[in-house]
Amino acid sequence: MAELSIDVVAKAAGVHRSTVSRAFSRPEAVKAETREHVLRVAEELGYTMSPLAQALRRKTSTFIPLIVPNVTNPFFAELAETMSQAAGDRGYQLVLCVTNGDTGQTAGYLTAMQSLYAPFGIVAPSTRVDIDTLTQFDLGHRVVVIDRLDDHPTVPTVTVDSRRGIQLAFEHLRSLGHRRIGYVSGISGTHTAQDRMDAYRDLADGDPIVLDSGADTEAGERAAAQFVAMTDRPTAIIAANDMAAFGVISVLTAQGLRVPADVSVVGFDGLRLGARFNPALTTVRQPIADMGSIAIDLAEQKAADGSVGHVVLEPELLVRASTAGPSA
Amino acid sequence: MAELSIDVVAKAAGVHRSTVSRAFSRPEAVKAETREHVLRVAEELGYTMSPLAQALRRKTSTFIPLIVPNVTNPFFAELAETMSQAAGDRGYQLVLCVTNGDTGQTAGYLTAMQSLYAPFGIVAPSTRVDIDTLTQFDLGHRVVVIDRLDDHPTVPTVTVDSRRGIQLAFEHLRSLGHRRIGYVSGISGTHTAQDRMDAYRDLADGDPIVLDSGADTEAGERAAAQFVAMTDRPTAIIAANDMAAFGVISVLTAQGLRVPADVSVVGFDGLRLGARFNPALTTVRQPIADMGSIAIDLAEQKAADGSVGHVVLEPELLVRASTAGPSA
DNA sequence: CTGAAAGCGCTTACAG
DNA sequence: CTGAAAGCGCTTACAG
Repeated sequence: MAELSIDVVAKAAGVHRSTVSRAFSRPEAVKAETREHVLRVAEELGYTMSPLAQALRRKTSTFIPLIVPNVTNPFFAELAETMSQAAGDRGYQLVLCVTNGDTGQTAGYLTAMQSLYAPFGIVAPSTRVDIDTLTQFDLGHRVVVIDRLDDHPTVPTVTVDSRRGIQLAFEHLRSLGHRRIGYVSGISGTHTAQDRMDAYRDLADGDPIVLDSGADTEAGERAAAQFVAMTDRPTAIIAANDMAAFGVISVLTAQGLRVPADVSVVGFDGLRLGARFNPALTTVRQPIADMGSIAIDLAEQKAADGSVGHVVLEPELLVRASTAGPSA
Repeated sequence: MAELSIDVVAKAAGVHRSTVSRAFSRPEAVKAETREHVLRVAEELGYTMSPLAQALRRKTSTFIPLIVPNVTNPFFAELAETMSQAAGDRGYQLVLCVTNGDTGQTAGYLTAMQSLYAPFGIVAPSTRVDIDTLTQFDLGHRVVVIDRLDDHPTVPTVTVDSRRGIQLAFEHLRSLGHRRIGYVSGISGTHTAQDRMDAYRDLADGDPIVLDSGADTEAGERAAAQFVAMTDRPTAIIAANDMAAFGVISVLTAQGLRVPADVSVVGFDGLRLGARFNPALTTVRQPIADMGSIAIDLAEQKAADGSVGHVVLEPELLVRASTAGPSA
């Protein structure tokens, strides 16, 4: 079980250590026959290379940091989960870095992961990413961001088409007969959040009803309170994300309003949780799993040939039970 | 920014490499004056030791795997989040290992983390942990489990008192006037889940109404369907965990039943999400943050003196809006 | 195609 | 208390 090192295998196979190394790391560089023999011996011994030693020598490791503000927001949780999968499949280990939106923490993680020779990192921001902050760190130059970020020239990005998503929600509501449609932006101050808000404003042509533009967890709750206090209420609400939608519905209902009988609500994210909300949430689904693996692809691509990709994914409308035609 | 190694610092400070090493790793072993000088020089240079190199030499690293079935269940998400905090505070890096309940994956993570010289690991099981499986791996002997596990002689554990939690829920419901109280066990087949179920059965003295004892995500939904089909329905339901409670409420409501007017529902977990459910969920809170840091403490303790701790935490009742007196 | 050597950045007996 | 040496487990020019 123990003391299994490259030299042990080399001896057992009757070759030099460097040949064993090549058999594993650069198989083409060794004669097929030799390679197979070495690999077989290694296998029999139950030997695998030490990622630590490899990282130290190569100055590049397989640790990849996923930097997120938190992981209790199911959006980030789903992201973390699918990325952990995708990372594992590709031979990386996902190191979870939770920042609580604190830039200092982000900096700490960046330097820590740097000294771990992380080949690149993934950041899903909770606020507008300050590229200048990121790029103070070496690793900051090898990061892919899950947010729009305007086709940044050096930072690859993955996002879903926010504008399209809001449009989907809007059209769904219009087709149901809604004319006054409110909006609640919640939780984040990312570029993506901005895009969604802008898209809403454009669609609302001249008559936007923005219920709360706060950027924290409680936005949904506050928006609902505002809504209740209004005299000329909208008949439907689009929430910038599912968590905000949950909050809105929760307090709306507590105030005696019925969803969707009195107000329709559509979310944005497509969290699995939405399916078991009460009522099941109509929402714009983001392909979160795809975002995760694409993020890794982009990072590898940039490392390979320097190309900076910007992928924009298509959202999809999930019609469930929180929307209906306007009452009377 | 680059090429900063222990030798660079040694030269700059005019001492030998081993003195620099000691200044950082065994400060008592070096004269105060020397130490301060070395540390100051290092600081000025912006030097920190390479965790990778240290791990390789010491044969122990600061990577600690958190092995969970998933992270989209908010219970595990909250656990991961608080553990990531706790780990970071203590100089560890949390490596997220999502198993999807697959034993093969667990095994893979165990060996991978082993070769990373992980000093120990934390596992939060989704099913009864098979200790024999764990202990096939070296790392499996240095794991702490978040589940009851009967005061295992070699595996430290943290749990909350399940029996007490169910009792809290039960008493709350009784005090509200409920006499027929149903139960839905959901999601997991852990020892903890078993304890909760047993506790319920004991309290229900002779008249347990178990709605669904399935172990998957949909238990809540199925339980609700069963409930609706019953002729002599309970007036209240205890769910073995919050996710199941969400499911129950969601479909109960979709079927036209009102919570809590027609049925009271209490969950178990105390997820933050419950506060913004509709209605806000009455639930038994587990001190998840405490569980995370205690798990690390137990692991360190065992490493230090071999002692195997078993900590049982007290749950707490969180009364919110999903419970009320029985109707008429 | 394979081997011998140097070295990645540290730690830890062992002397002194 | 400090230094010199060996070595953790690898990789990678460099010869041959």
